[in-house]
Amino acid sequence: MPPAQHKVTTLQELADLAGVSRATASRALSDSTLISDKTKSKIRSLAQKHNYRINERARDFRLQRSRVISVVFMLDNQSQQHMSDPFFLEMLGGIADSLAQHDYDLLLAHAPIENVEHLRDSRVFRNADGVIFIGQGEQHERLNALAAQGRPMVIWGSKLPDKRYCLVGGENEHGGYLAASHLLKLGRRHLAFCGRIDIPEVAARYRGYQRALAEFGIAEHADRVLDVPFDMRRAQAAFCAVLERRVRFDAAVCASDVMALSAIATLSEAGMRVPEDIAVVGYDDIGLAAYSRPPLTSVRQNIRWAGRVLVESVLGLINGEQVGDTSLASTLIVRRSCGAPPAPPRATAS
Amino acid sequence: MPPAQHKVTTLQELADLAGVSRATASRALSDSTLISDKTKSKIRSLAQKHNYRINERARDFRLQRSRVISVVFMLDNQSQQHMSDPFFLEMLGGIADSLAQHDYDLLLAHAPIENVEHLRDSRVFRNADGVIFIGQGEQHERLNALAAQGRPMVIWGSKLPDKRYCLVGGENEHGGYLAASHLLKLGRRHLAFCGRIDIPEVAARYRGYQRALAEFGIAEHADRVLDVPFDMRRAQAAFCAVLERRVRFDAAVCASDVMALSAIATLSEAGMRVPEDIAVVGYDDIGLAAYSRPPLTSVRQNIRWAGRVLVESVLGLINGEQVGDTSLASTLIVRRSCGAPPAPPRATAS
DNA sequence: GTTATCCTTTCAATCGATTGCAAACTGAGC
DNA sequence: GCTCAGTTTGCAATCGATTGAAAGGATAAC
Repeated sequence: MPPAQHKVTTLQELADLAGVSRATASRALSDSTLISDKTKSKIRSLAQKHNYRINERARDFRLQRSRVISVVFMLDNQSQQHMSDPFFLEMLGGIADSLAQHDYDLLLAHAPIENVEHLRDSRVFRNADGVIFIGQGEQHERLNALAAQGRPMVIWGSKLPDKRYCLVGGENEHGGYLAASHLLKLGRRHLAFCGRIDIPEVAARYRGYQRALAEFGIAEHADRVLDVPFDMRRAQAAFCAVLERRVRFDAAVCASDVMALSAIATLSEAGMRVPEDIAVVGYDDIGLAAYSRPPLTSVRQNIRWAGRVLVESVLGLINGEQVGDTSLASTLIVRRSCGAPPAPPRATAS
Repeated sequence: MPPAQHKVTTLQELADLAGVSRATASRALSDSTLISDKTKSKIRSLAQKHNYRINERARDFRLQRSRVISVVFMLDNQSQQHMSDPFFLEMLGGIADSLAQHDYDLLLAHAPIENVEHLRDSRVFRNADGVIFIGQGEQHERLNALAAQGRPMVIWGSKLPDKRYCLVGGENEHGGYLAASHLLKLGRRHLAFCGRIDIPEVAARYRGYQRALAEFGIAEHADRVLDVPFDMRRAQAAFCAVLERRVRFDAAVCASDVMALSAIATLSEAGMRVPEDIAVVGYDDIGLAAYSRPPLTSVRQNIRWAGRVLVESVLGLINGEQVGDTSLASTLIVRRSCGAPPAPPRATAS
């Protein structure tokens, strides 16, 4: 007998081949106790021989599930370029790995920030067993409404007072505090903050920043708060504007590394020295942070781990478990952009 | 009558409500000519009123399609970090947008570079109407085998002699030529190339690089070719090694911006000045390239457009059309990292 | 009134699996 | 040989749609 003749594609064909019913074949493959070992092994070996693979879509349809998780990225309605931050790629990688481990597929979607609600009846929700949102945007209420529908969903973001959805996030307040207090400890006294405060995560970082200032007994200056979304070009424009208005500052805390790198470039271009004249701290510790000139000091969140937690949370919800919120640690990675001493000599060739 | 009572979820329920059969309801919604206008509008308005939405999974199952396209990223088996390049995020964004426009969903997968073939029976293929591969890796033969199966698939990469799959790619040879000849025109004579030549795209860039050298009558030096995958850390290590071996060079062409940025950082760290001592050119023109110090000269490919072409190609294949290969233009973006004059004054605040 | 014709609508099979329940088989005990 | 319990297998409904073929109904011509 040839090793694999006419390809067996359906359970019925396999059953016919084995001389049993479709039901028996199905049970044999799913290792049901109802089936005798003899029949089981016969069907199994036949399946193997004819290279039969179950049609997962049919099964999932029957079982009313999809083994798909949607991942929704919020787009900023102005820049439309939100996703260009390497942070997202790392997050996505973490989520993808973790989903693969659990044998789930990843459906990628991005929603305009102003209108999450229309997702409710969209494929993003209907074709997936659960949904992960990256970022709350300015959608807090709408996300609450979506969650009220009872579909399993988890959100990466920051805790808000009347939140009714499952949340995973970094220690944003603490991170903001770390960044600011580090600069203060180094003797800086005129700090600026760069980020869009409307975004809950950024707001939390800003609160930490304020707390640090307060601890050092330093008053805030409203004109040192730069309201900028996660966007290189607009960060650049904002720093240009601040320089032009001759606002005095000697340090900047940025809500993302991409903004911080843009800031460093802009400040250098304008003749400032970093960190001598102005020290800069970023957020996320993206891979490139270590390779900027000067190397960027940044608040690190373990993004890949975050992806894993997001996945486990949404799978927990799917399985009907009680799933609480999770907060992931943030640590400050000190590099030269804030005036720290140069790094130790680097590894040489292998 | 209340505006929306008990939720209507299936076609049968809608049909019952309208007093017609399921078949009629189905045809009414799909605007079949078999159905009278009267019935059609009755059913339509009923559907509207009760907020009925078709179950797309059931329909797709019946129609033996999925309206899903899988996007497969090749992982480097050593670094496992291939995806951390912002290039991929931009590509992904372009593909996602384009798929959304065509009402297709995007399934994200990444395959270990050494084993594409096991995808054949995996959900990546079976749950999708088509597949887009980003990069050929070192899988040329296996990709040929996969394509022979007849499933619609398109690959982003570089043309290889006995290729039997549909390909979309940049003008890699030309790009490499642009980068190298620009440096040569500026008077550099000791060029280095950094990238993994095993990867077809990089190989093509290298050929362009060689052609430029030849045109200028300059001999190649084997020890100025750095065999490095798309990875910051290993690019760093490679440049450290070259410096240590005191290889003489005054310019470097890198196969990606991420490598170029890493190179600039490493060279500066070692006391070299960029571009005075060593000029650097990257590839891809990622967003951060313009914001590095010095701003990075790079070969730009229109990645978002590439995403669109990939999508149109695979959808063409799905529809049974003849789809040819596509090549997208590459242009050199000159910035200071190669010794070009400083950029014109930047835009100030809005 | 009958028949042919055309326009609508319904019937029922189908996609490829899972599963409750009924039926058949097996072997033991009497 | 018969009954009963326990084990194994099969029948048929089901998930929610689509669609070819058959049936039903209206209209017009004779």
